[in-house]
Amino acid sequence: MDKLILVDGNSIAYRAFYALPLLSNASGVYTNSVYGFTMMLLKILEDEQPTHMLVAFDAGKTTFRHKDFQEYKGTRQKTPAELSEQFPLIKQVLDAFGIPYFEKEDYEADDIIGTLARTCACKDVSVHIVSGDKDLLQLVNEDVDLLLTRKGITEMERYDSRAIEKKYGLKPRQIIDLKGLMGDASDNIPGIPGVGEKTALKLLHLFPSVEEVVAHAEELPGKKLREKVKQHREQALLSKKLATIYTEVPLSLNLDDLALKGRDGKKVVQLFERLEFNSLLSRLAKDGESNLAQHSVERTIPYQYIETDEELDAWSRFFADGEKSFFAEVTSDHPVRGKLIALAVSDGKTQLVLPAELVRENNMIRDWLTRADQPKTVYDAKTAQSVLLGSANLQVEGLSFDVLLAAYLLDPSDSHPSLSRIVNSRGDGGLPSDDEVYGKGAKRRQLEGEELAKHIARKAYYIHQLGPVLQEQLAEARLEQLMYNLELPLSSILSKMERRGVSVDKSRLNELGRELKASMDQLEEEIHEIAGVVFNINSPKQLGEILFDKLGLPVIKKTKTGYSTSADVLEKLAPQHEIVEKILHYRQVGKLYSTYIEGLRKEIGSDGKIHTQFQQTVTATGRLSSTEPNLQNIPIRMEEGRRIRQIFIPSQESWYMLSADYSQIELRVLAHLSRDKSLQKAFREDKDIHSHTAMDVFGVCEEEVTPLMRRQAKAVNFGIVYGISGYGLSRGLDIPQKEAKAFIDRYFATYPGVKEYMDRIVRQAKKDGYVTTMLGRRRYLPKINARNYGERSFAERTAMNTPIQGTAADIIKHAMVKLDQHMAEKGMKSRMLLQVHDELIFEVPEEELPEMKELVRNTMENAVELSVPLKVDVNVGSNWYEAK
DNA sequence: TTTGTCACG
DNA sequence: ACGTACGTGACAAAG
Repeated sequence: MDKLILVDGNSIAYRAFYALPLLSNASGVYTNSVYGFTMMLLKILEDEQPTHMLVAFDAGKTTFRHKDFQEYKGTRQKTPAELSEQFPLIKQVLDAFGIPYFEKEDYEADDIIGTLARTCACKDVSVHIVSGDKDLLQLVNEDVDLLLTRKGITEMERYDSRAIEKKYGLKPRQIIDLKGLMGDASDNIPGIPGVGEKTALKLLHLFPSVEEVVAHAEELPGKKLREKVKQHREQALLSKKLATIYTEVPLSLNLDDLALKGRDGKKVVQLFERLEFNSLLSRLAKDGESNLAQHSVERTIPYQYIETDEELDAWSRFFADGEKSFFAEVTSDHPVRGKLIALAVSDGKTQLVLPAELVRENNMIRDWLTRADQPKTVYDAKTAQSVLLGSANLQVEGLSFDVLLAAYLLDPSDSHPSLSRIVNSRGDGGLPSDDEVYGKGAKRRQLEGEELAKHIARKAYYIHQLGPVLQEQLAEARLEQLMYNLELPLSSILSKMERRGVSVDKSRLNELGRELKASMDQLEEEIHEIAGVVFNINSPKQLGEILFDKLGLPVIKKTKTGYSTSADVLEKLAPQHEIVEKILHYRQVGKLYSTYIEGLRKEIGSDGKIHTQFQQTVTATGRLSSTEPNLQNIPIRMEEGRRIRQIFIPSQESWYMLSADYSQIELRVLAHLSRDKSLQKAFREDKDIHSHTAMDVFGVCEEEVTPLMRRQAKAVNFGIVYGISGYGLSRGLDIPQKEAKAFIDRYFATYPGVKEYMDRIVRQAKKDGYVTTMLGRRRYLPKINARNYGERSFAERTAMNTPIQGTAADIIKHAMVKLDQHMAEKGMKSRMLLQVHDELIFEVPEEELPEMKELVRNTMENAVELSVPLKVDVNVGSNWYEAK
């Protein structure tokens, strides 16, 4: 038996729009209604397993009903633009799923559904209607039922004749009589004034239809009611007519036209990528290993597998010239441990796949890879360089384009996109994801032979395809300088830094470890002693029970799952019980031990060094990040932790660690961007900026600034950089919100240019949908016009902060590129090792110290031209700790 | 895998 | 009345 689902498209779209927050993707396209609609479709397809389906939409503004009653739907507000722009997307989803949809001038979706329900329902076809509108109950009969959305979108309640009878005591066809009597405010159907659902039902239980009710008006109970019915009899009859779904729309559709064609996996994936329906994508991938793979996208890309020098010789013309792409398959993207497995090269037509051994030994391919005049497009230049250097001793040159860096520059909120994602969002979607190809989690395996060759050949092919597409998009977004003069050169520098690594003083590490362990054990014992019970101090749950249930300390803050035991809470409780201070100390020492002693120890390689990985495509602001291990968060604020820095030492005898950090770079950037005269003056005169702010904000002279005032001013300065709010500052300083607001007001009065800048940047963001840094780096803020206060405020603060944080990131990156050049030109032996956002760390032979100090300071201070000077502090020591 | 916590700029 | 400081990554516990 066939099963036909008729969906009231407008009703579901509205329902989804108002049920979900106003979501949007990175390019600012609203997607909440599409998302809800899609959820509903998936649910229906899965639960009902229909053979046929049709989604009906309203067409145009007026329908035949307006001829009878001009005010029909007159009170209805115009469809919000945020919703109407989503209808085309909903139709794209339907296309991708192979679901027919239909609309017809002069008729509403209801009428189309009604007509089809009447004509299609028979003993061989069951019909099910999906809507959020109760009116459609009138279409229910033995062969037709209605799935009415309950709360949300995917929860539905099934109404058949019996369910309607039970709920209203009415036959389905009497629903129109009900509406005729009571009217419908949302459609502006009048009904009989003063008659609501209760009275209407009472009347219909006496007489079965509007016609009967008005005919027997004299027999109705209650004088007032009789009068009202008599007075509004015409209106009631008209209302019934308006409420009646027209079931004789002339349609040229038959059941065959409504057959489900099955989804087009490629289209679905592409569309979901574009809409950023990530949860749905993974759901499809999960429940449809077969499902998605079957319909997949996958294009077969031809390739040649080349095993010997002789075979490769035949391709000398291929390598002679022209832009090509390559993809290096590696065992891991670790800068030192990663090994080359095979290489695929593409010129867009021909794909060659070469095993690692051939790459290591064949001169033609080596020459091509190392020639600066042979342009090469890659995905992830940094890894390609590291691995080819480590595995084949090849210094790759001529890297002309990186599709990963390009995708990141175009939208940095899409952190480290996979090649498959980029192909899905900016190409033809023909590349299956690595998870699909290699398997996920425990099932992951390394590919071999043909399978591997096929996959990396198509990767090389798609990298080649993407090159021009992304280049054009970069040009359009004015991101070319950033790409070619900053990120691409930087990727080579980062690759070198990662491969160099930082040397570790293992004996000092062990010494600190023993010390911390002893301290931890003792604190643990004391805490258990005081608590009178042995428990896991590291478990927030157990700790909460001890502190708040057993010891009865006051609960200051709660988390989703229970009591908060965070440091700011514990600090407030410290005076009340001696155990609290010990717990705080235990936490501190425990953190040092597990993250920095044990954690770092695990990362020491066979060369006695730690090789962090710098992520160049992760942060939304343009900063770098550091992983495995993170060397950008080595302790410094507390002396006890700061000593961890003693383990980082130069790699050679009689060399030194040199650290150079920008002083107040973000506030200087703010002075530049805001053009605030007062702030600029402070920096030109090289004032202590926090004291200076304290003087202005508290209205005192230099000698009168107390440490507390300076501390508070510092917090205000931080707040300004973060995109200030009274609430945020009050939490940062632990003062009432009112006082915090007063600080901010005084700050803005002192630095009016800053206030103007903040207003300007937020206005700009609302207009353009994105903000930019000094060098033009972009960040999209799709929620900047959100209706939800929290979301909007967050976007506004981000609009204020990103140009500042991002410009600072631009500046230090630029300094790194220049420094690398200068050091090479001067033939320095010194090496850049680490970058920590506003700081660069080098190892330097003793004889180069004077020159390096000068070179580093000069280059960093002059990396870009600002309206205020940049200031760099340089320090030298025998380890990172000493270079302070 | 998610949550709470805490290390950094 | 609303309700969060900006940007990261790692670890331990618990689901």
